[in-house]
Amino acid sequence: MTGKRRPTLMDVAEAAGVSRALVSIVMRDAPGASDATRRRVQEAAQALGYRPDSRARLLRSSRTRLLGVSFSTSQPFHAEIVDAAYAAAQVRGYEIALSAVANGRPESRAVEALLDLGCEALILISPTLGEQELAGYAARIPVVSLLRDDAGESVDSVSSDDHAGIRIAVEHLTSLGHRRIAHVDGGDAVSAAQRRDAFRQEMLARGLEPWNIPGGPYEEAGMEAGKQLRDKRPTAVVAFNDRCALGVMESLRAVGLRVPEDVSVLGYDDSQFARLSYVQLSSISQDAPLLAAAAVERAIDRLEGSGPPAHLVGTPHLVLRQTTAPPSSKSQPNG
Amino acid sequence: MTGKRRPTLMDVAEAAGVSRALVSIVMRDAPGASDATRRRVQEAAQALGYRPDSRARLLRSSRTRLLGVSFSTSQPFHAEIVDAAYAAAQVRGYEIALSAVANGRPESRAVEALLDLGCEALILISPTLGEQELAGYAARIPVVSLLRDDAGESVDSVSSDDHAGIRIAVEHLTSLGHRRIAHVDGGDAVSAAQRRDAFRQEMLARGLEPWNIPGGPYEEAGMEAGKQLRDKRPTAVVAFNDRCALGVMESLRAVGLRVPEDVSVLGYDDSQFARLSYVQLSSISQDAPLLAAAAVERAIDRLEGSGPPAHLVGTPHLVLRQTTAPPSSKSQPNG
DNA sequence: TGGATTCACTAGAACGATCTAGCCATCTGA
DNA sequence: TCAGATGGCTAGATCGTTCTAGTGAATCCA
Repeated sequence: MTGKRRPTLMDVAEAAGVSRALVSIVMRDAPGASDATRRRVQEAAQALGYRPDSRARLLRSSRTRLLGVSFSTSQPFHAEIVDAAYAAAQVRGYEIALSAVANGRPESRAVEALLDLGCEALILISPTLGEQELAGYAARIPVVSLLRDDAGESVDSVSSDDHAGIRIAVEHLTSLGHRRIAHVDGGDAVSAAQRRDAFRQEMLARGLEPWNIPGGPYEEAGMEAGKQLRDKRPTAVVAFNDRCALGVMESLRAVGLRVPEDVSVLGYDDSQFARLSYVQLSSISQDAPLLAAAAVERAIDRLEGSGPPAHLVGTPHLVLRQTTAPPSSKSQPNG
Repeated sequence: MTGKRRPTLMDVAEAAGVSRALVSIVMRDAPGASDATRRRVQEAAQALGYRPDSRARLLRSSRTRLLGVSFSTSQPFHAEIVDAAYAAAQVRGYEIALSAVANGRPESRAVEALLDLGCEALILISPTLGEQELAGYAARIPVVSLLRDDAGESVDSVSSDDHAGIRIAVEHLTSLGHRRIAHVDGGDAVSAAQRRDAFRQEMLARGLEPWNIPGGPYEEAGMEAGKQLRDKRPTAVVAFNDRCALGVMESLRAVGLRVPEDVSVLGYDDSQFARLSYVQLSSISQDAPLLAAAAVERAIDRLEGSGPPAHLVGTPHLVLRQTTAPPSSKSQPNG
């Protein structure tokens, strides 16, 4: 069924009339072989259809050049990050081993699978593990926490500056002329408190009243919060994230309010939801791919021997689409 | 920084005062050790925090009990399947190695990474590789094509019965009383032709006129197609998939038509989009998790020596939500 | 010219597991 | 009592690589 077994270094060596070690040298592009032999070995390998066995390779070499990335199957968002991580790793000549956090497969399982594979460093996307456990892993190999900055001192972190994101949001809306701006917050979701506080500070700094409405990270919470906006109407809303913003918009639409003519709505994350052609939600982008690349860089830097854990913070930016506009004159009660 | 190196079999053996081989036996739960020693070895392993090195283990043993799964980072849908695959593999005592198809990382790369890891079988989600290439891999190890049934005779396939899905859709709508039903098709997307043909047949079989509108797999196509529904109005629409359905709905909504009061809309895939709380799209579910489990089963059965490649076909089912209802009397011109 | 250096290459020992063959008791049965 | 089975255990080979320590020849430099 399986045909004959896959060719090994030994087979190539025999075919090319050299030693195993030399074939290894050639395959790794390591110095120590003449151009002529190099060519001969390459040809033999090609002819036999030789592919190095990564298990054996990883086993033997102290350096595996393997980065472990854990992600959650329930966060479509994570897929984009994985994508970017592959690209970044490739540039530096590293490989990536994936392990998913799934139903009935807790994060600890995912991480341990990566360790068993011989990863040299771990990149955990929005890890939910306790600081203790993370520190435990970090004692063995470098660990980078991505999109979570309070994972403790023992691990590196790469995250996004929530305060700056909210500042950009408020700045954008005020520069359009909005003054009655509400924030539908994320309840007790990760980063929600930071964004809530930032909103408060940024509004006060501009002499505006910080108007916070309890919400949550999904559409339901946004819709619920949206109901409170019908009586005392703001001219603009900053939502905790895109899905929350969708809920808010749906709720406004239900009572005949138009976006952005009557109310501007700004999301957060620049997720696929914001990009939907019929949504076109203006949003604050954390630039996840950029952060992913930074996390990979950070992990590799740690491996190749730069100092203690560091905490990188990326700056978000505004992605302008169709849901924010200057306030209409009629919805502006007084100057 | 990295503390001391991880413990090996040898370390455990010394600690327990036995041979490496015996520790191996105990760790694998293989016969050949007394209960007393078994306990002693387990304790020593525990104390040292020993975890078997999967690289070494995989290298040596002919059986790796490793299934390779390739998925695409751009298909949020695939994540659900991965999730289900993990669960199914665990039940049969297999592990799963993931490899993503990402930007700048073609499917062939993903597959080869899995082969290098020593996977015993491959499960490819909606593979886009040519029949030739698939056959090439299939000559080496069992390959299961998931969600694609025309991958050739050399590979196993587990897919969903598109005709049955469309039959269920048409059945559902006609049983509600609809007779003027349109199908917004998927253009040249995978499975689009099958569903288009099935729609035609099912409508004809019921003495109804098969009304097909060219569409596509994303919102844009749905919106475009929706415009054609404004003049000659159907009472119900079967969309190629959920995203297409969302576009159709958006387009209807733009001209003041309500769903489902004026027009019923039925999606396909039962994706996360259909489940959004403010969408509540009725949809045909392919039951991806079930299919994933079937694919895992199939791969393992092949490995453990059942005959030639087989082609399994799952039956989809209806997930009823809020976008389908009986036609309103006024939108029903004549009996 | 002759010692040092460089270059192309090789033999053999790792890496950390599993597997095969075999050893030494103890048990069985005639 | 002794050949044969059985159960518990071990030594050593092995998987396919990479790494270390060399070897022999050519080259360099004074």
